[in-house]
Amino acid sequence: MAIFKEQAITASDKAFFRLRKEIVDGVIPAGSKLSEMELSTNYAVSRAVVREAINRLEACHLVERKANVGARVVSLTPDGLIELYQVRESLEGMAARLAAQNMSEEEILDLNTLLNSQSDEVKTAELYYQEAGDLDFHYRIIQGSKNAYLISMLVNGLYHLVRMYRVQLGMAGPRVTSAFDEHKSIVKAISLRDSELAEMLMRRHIMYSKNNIKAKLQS
Amino acid sequence: MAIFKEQAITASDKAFFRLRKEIVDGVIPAGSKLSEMELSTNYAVSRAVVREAINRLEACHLVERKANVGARVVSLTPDGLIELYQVRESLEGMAARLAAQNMSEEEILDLNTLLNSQSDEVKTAELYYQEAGDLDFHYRIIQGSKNAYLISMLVNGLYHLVRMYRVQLGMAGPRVTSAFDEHKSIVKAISLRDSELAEMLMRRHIMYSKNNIKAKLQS
DNA sequence: ATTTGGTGTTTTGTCGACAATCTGTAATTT
DNA sequence: AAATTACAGATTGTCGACAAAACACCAAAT
Repeated sequence: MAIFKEQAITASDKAFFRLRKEIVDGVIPAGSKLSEMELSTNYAVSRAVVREAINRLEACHLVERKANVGARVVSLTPDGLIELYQVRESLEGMAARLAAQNMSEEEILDLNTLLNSQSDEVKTAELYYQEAGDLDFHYRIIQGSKNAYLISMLVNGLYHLVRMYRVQLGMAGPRVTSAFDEHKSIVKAISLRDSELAEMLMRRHIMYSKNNIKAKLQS
Repeated sequence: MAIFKEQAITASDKAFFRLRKEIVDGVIPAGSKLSEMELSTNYAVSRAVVREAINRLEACHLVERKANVGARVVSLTPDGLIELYQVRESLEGMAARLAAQNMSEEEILDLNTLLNSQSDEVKTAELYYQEAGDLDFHYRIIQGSKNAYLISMLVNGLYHLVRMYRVQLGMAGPRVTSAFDEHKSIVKAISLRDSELAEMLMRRHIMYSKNNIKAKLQS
């Protein structure tokens, strides 16, 4: 899979990762209040580490905090989803552009083999492709941009929000094969080092994805 | 001026604002270590609030922290500057696109009057335009996008880094009048609700700005 | 001379307690 | 009865102290 692995060293890290997972997976419902005391007893750690975890979650836009009042998990709204995808379109478009310029030949080769292996999975209709495969694809292109800000904003910031929307809206739907074709053309543009085209295709890809999930939201 | 005003309520807020200002202005040099104890005695406040302030600075990419070691102010590098402007190009380009779609007629009118007043200043050669005026212009377009993520990322996140580069590289240089013309054409595109063009012009504007500051960096 | 190991100091991470602020309820006033 | 104020409870913000990890220095060995 070669997917990334962030390891926790301090207790705050562990609390942060756990809390983030529970929010993304909907174990802690969207819009619900986060009590520092309750969480600290729950996780068996001090309030200080819970506070630090919540602060980090706030930086990821996963919780909102008001001074002297407390923190709430963000609530999922159609507007929020659209705004999120607008930022994704902008940022990942740029990532594709930079990836076409900066990825090594070896990385591009790996990306092609990844795509081929996913092609088999699509044919045999193993549709868990959606989450894992799609994430892996986008993740590699983001890394390929070699831009630290871009990588940080997307990987540490927005992607968990994207996943939160996907998980809690139950995105296991279709759009697997069409998205796969789009992935293929993006990789082709990157292979040709056509940064202009790569950005444009990536932006369209994300726009399609937005329309797809938006339609599902209204149904 | 109508520029934004963020007000501090908690002690952590005050520490955060103060520390951020001292970092951006170079009072605390780039690359230097941030001792929690030293800062807490210095600011006459507990270590906990300094820690929280530092955590927030880390989320803004103004300091880097390593577990069990400590935090350092980021150091300014040519690569970092380029990467920063790549993200700006992407994000502010999208902001201009959305502003062309979402700004109210009144906001567009205000933007035009702002530009006219700055035109007078440019003619009379009051060149403090650069910092204040340029910031005000970009700030209004970002707000005009009406996209909460975009606004937060740029205003709370990247802009202080941009200012840090500008201040510490001593950017009082030329490029005032040419940048002003670019601003004018962007506003015109927004007035015509031409989102495509607005994005394109904004991206070019930021590219020019990047080349300008990059040239200054190498001299 | 370089490396290795140990020891002491300094800095960060974590904790529990206290202070300040907010929220909801109930009593009081008009 | 409606609005306002006072109070009680609970939650967050801040603090100082303790625990654990990293760093610096010196000694010893190869």
